[in-house]
Amino acid sequence: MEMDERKTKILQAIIRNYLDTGEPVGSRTISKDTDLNLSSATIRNEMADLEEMGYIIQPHTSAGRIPSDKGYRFYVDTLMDAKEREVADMKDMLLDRQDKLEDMLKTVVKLLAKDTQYATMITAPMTHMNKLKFIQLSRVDASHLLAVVVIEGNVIRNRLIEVAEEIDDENLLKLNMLLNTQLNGLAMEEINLSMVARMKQQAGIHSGVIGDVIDEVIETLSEDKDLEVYTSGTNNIFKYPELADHENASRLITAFEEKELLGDIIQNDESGEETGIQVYIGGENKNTSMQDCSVVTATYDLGDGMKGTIGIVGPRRMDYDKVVGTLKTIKTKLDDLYRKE
Amino acid sequence: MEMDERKTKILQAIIRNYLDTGEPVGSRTISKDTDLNLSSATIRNEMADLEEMGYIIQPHTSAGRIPSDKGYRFYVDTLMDAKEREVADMKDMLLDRQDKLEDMLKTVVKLLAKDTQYATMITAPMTHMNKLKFIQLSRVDASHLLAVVVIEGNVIRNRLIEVAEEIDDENLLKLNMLLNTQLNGLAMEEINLSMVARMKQQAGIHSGVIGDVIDEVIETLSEDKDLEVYTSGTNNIFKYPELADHENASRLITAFEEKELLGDIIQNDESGEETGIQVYIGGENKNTSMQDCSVVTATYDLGDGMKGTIGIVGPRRMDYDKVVGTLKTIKTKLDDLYRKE
DNA sequence: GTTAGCACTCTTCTCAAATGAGTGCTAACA
DNA sequence: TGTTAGCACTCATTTGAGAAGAGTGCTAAC
Repeated sequence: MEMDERKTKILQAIIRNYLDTGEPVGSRTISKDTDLNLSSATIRNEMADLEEMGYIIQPHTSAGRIPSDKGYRFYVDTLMDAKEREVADMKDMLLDRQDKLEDMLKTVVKLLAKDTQYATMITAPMTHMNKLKFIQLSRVDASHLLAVVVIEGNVIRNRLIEVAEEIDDENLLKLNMLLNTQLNGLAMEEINLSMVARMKQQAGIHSGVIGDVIDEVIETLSEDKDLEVYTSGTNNIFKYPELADHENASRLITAFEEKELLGDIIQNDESGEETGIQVYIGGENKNTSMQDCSVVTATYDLGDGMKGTIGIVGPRRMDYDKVVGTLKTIKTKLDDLYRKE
Repeated sequence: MEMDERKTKILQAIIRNYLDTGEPVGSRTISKDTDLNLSSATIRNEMADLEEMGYIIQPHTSAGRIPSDKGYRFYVDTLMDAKEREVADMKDMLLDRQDKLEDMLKTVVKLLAKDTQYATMITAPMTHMNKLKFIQLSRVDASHLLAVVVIEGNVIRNRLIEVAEEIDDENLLKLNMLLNTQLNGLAMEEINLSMVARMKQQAGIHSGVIGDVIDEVIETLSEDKDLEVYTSGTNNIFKYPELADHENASRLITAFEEKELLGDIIQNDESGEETGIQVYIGGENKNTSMQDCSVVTATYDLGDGMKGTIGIVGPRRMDYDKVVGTLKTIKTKLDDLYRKE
């Protein structure tokens, strides 16, 4: 069977209506809602076809139809009409540029959750590949050194190091010089054991303390900061009855709380290559908690290799147009934010 | 009417049973469960008295009794028998001492949630009153300075400052000296505007940039870091039907997500003065989201004025003995953790 | 003071009937 | 050949009545 224009229109009408109401859609409704001027009987025939083709499903004999995953997919790929949208309160966000990256991300997720009424998440950009810009060791008190590391993209990391014996100013200066000359400009991943060994040798083996300090600094550098994820609007899932039953709600809340579990909703396949936006419908999700949800993700790029992902999680009958539009807008703003500088 | 020993025993039995089952408790059950050797009829008479006195409630005519807030309160104040308990996996936590405070706190809430099966939260210790230990400004690149501040209790705070014109080494050194000599040893709250003005003067007004830098450093210091709260086990509320209806669940999830809202579950009244543990039952909670919950809090003290609060949120029929016992244990361990050093 | 017994209350369960939304199919129509 | 009116049919949902069951309060007797 072929997908002609009329079937397309009917499918679109069914989906639109179902997105609105969340109730199975009957033939009479479609007959009245569309401008096709067809009787419900005709619609019924077409609907039978659409069902046979797998685009819609009848929950039970005497109910209307709801879209299948395949139906949603068709809608998202072909019928959807997502324009960039103004996001309410977006102005507030722009003010946040100079603030800490972390705060900015938190603002974005909140904004998104409020605007879309779905659960949202955002991952902090990965700094793995980034280069070391600056290392500084300073003495805080007799038994503590402070190591501060700045990475390209101006990400700051620090650690307090406990030392058994005091290190004098001269040695501290030497250490700082050594660390900076040896490591500056290197990406985290380029630092290896032999370099560490060489540094220790250059620092002079006379003091075991210095060796320990170097070890600590290196550890700080390579500290695999677990994927930072911020979430918001988790409670929005209660707005959608199909997600709000105990079973589902509990699973989703858990997933959003144990943020590590959210890692795999970022799947980075080739879909949405051009736009940077990807849509996963129901069973298309790898994450088992999300099998009854749809997830829309966008990859943002702050430059300097700092890429992160924004995700929106809602029911299958998510307002895809709105969500994709909003994500496009936000993505654009984020991409521009740092690049303009 | 007076509260005699028999009434007390019966009330205790009712509460114990209700904590277990969550179902209204009938007279026959009590007659069999206690060692009083009384018939159900006698129990019924006593129960009528207890109801009149306000300790128990009858949801409807033909149901058993459930404890009222006053009944729980009596139980917690007089009948409860909370011993310190071993907490499962506690060993893992102890390993975390050397790690970052933040990570330790996260471990504790998780542990607690797993152990108690309630929703848990912990606030990071307040550093308001703490003294400044060390300030360091360093140049990251031509247009950025990095300010690092260490506060007593070894809390580190930092900020990247953008400068319009480069500050040379000499001035940077001067600034560092100035900041440290002027501010070291002061509590955050002791820093006032006139001191800032004097410092700017001493730094030499010839360069507006230096004034700006001082402003930024001061701002970093006084940055009222919003109360940091970590939560865990939010999904546990689904285990208790009386909290798991949409209305309640949504409210609670929201409260736990918007962590600022959790601030007012810490009420610090005189109850539990000696033990540092406080119990709020149902309507005793100020927080409107928690009116159907019981909340148990403990104040921990890491020394150096670093006090924080642990909170456990569950249904009214919370296992108070267990929760209070667990909190006592954890509190003790936390209190000892840093003090021993 | 305690207890057995009984009438009474009120929730919950069950089941059948009524309701109603929506379909599939057939026959007629353009 | 495509469209439509009409009707029988299906099945989830609602409704109401009755039965069951848990538990009480009260009375009278021990």
